[in-house]
Amino acid sequence: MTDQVDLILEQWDRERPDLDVSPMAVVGRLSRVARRFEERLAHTFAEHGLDAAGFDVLATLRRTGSPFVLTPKDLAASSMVTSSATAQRLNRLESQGLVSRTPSTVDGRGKQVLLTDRGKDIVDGALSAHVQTEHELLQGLDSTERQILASLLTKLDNS
Amino acid sequence: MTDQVDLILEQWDRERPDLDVSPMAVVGRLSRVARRFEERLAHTFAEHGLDAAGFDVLATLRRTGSPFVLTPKDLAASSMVTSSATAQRLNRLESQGLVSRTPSTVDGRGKQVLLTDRGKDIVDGALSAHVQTEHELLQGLDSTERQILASLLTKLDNS
DNA sequence: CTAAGATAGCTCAGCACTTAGCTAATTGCT
DNA sequence: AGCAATTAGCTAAGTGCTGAGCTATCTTAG
Repeated sequence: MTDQVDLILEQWDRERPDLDVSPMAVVGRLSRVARRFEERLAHTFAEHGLDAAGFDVLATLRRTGSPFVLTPKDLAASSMVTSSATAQRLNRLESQGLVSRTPSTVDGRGKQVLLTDRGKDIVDGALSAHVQTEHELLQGLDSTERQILASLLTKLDNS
Repeated sequence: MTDQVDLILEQWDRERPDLDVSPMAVVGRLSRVARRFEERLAHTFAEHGLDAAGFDVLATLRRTGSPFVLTPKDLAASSMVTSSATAQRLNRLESQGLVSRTPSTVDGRGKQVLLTDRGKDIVDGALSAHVQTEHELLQGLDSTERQILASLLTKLDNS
């Protein structure tokens, strides 16, 4: 079984035999798979009127539990994007009526971001579909393989 | 060892016990790791005056071997971006003198994209650093683990 | 041989991100 | 208490992508 990445490795071995390009076997495939997954997940979000960025914010609020409130800082920290991107995400979501921003009661600089009822309904609906899509994406692996993969990725994430 | 993704899984189990969110253990970590890798690789590219998009194009040309020529269509196919994005990448690289575009001799619609000498020098230099960075990114895994990971990702990519 | 459809490459508008830089409020140091 | 440094949140400008839509050329069916 020869895939796209194998071909790339062969090309490099021919052109740059001085380099050990073996890490590409992992990094290249990781990047490819992540990208394909993103596209697939984006499609599911779109069916619920969302994009990945919006879902990310709404889901983060949703899973904190009632009363579904976080600060923009919390949201930025959990989303791996800048605080600036978070502010713009919140602008969009607020204009759609899915979140609301109110001043913090304890810190004059801070805001509280609240998931609205409509936001909760939408994210709850999208979530079921999202989990289903993720399940389909992993169809090719059995339960043991998934555990091994998760474990290896965890190791990579913490090193 | 409890990481960020484990905490997310616990939150969902508490808030949405009706859903089996276990796929997130894989998909979430895959996405996180891919994103972290991208940032790290971007830093290496920047040290050589490139970004990931530019390196992608130059490296694709470089590894095809002499005379380092491909069509925009070939480049788009191997890069997982649209032909529109490819055209814009080529505009940037051409204005930097790293590639040149000439009409195809066999197809009046087609173009030939050639890696210039300067482009070849730059990508050859960047490549060594890039491979070194990838090696460092995988430091946390031994050789066997890398093979297993590559194999599992290949399975995912072809399903 | 010609007209319809497909293909290669491109530009333009729109979008979500980043970085830089801003305001306002809080914290910490003396 | 008072001033410097830090922190929270935001806007503005710039960047690279996608999707729509264009032109020019090639291919194919009648």
